Amino acid sequence: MKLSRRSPARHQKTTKPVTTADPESSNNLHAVFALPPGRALDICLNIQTALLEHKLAPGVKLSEDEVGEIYGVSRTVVRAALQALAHSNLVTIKKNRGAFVSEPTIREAHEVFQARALIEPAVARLAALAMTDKQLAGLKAHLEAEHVALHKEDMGRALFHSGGFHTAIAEIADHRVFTSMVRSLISRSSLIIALYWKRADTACESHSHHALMKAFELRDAAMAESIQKSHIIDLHSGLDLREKPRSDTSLSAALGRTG
Amino acid sequence: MKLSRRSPARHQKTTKPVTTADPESSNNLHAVFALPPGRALDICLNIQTALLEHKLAPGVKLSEDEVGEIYGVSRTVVRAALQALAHSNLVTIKKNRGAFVSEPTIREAHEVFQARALIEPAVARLAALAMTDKQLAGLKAHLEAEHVALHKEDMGRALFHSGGFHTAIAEIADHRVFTSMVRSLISRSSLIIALYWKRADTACESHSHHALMKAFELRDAAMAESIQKSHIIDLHSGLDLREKPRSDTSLSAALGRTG
DNA sequence: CAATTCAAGATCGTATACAATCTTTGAGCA
DNA sequence: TGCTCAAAGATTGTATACGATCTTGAATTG
Repeated sequence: MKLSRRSPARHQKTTKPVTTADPESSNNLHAVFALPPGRALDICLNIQTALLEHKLAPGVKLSEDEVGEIYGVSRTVVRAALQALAHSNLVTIKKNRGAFVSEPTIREAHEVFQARALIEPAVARLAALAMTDKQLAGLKAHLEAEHVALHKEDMGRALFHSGGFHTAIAEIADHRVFTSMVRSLISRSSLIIALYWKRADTACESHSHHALMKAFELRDAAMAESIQKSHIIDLHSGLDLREKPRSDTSLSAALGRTG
Repeated sequence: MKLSRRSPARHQKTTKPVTTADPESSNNLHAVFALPPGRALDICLNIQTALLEHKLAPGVKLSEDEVGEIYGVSRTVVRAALQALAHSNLVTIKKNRGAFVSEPTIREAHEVFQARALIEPAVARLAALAMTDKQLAGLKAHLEAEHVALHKEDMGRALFHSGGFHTAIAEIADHRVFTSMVRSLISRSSLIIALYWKRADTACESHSHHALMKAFELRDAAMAESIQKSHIIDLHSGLDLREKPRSDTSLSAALGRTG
């Protein structure tokens, strides 16, 4: 399997590489990528979903040829998709080296959660003021989906729905600038969690989400803001962000001439 | 001058199209565009600078051939640059139509300044805590450059330096996530101001900036935060964001069959 | 045997060709 | 005259070719 240059299988979609999301959750991940609708956008969303579900680990190389073959498109399209993902900091492009799933640093992890702690409470406040009954039901659906995934021990999917819950709040706030920021931060959070999550208990099944729902039901903006702020800080504290030898470093240390 | 397909003047830089910024200000506009260093990034930065200086008006079409000819590169490179700009919301790409300098809506204008009112005060607080004497001097330089430009009635350049002042504060705060957000918001603000600025007095020569400097000199975080918040709100109020017939609409109305 | 060099292979960067789509314009017709 | 519609022109969308750069691994040399 070492063909010198894979032929991009002209116009023939080969295999759907990663699971496409459920209807109630795949509806609107878009709006972060400023691409005209088309194959490049599809690839972006597909890869983003894979990242949110932890099906693609930080550091994995995304070769243009390989991705192109998977989706049955040429490198031209793949490059557009990868560059869009790079703009959202989900992928890092190294000159003449290729694209890799980003590996957020500890510093970046802190910054992302500091940003979330500033923005998401404000967004929750807006959402509480704008919330309709239908939207409330939609939020509840996200939590239930998360619960079901957790019960099936499908952590990736649970995390995906947890992110969907946060994103949905931003959408309800109906503020596109904030929504775009929140979406971006949550995607990056998924990578951060993949690298640094330490807690034994699962991602977000904390009662914070349910407490937030309560605030939304009451249309209590101040309460929603306050709970969301605590929640984000709690998430931040659930990360193990101490400086320590990274896996590859420890590997070289472990294999050092001690034996 | 209607060649059916312009030849991209292989490897021959023709003309530098827009002024490249002054040394003290052009240093670091980057870090918003996730492109590997290269020609595409250069084009991005050049166009961004032109936008910040109001040398390129909202709505102007950025034809791939045209831009490619100007910079002496092929459409491949231009497309990467335009897509990067599109991701920052500075350019809007319409499928099969091309790229245009974005024309922010009134709603977008409100949202951008709401976001700035949330984020920049927090950033100012961080900056006040981290400020060194050298950085303080750097900030002062921005204000002086703005003042000089205003004296020469070069509004575009004044606005550029005003934005540079805000960006520099974010850099001093040394928070990459916030810095990237602020940079993006300020770029969009420049387009918004181009469309909606109403005040007779100039952009930011308000004493707000000098008051901010005072707070920074005192390392008074709370004061810096408070002043910055007022300043952003003041800028927001300097826009004319009432719904009204847009130029083209009023044109068709004016040319209607009224005799 | 270890370190170094260099060539072959793999991958990315960019230009170009062609296809798809949109816009414009002018002929045909009422 | 004014409208419809089609064909030509212009522009973007995508595939592919080729050069540039990096990685890898084997041969060479100390």
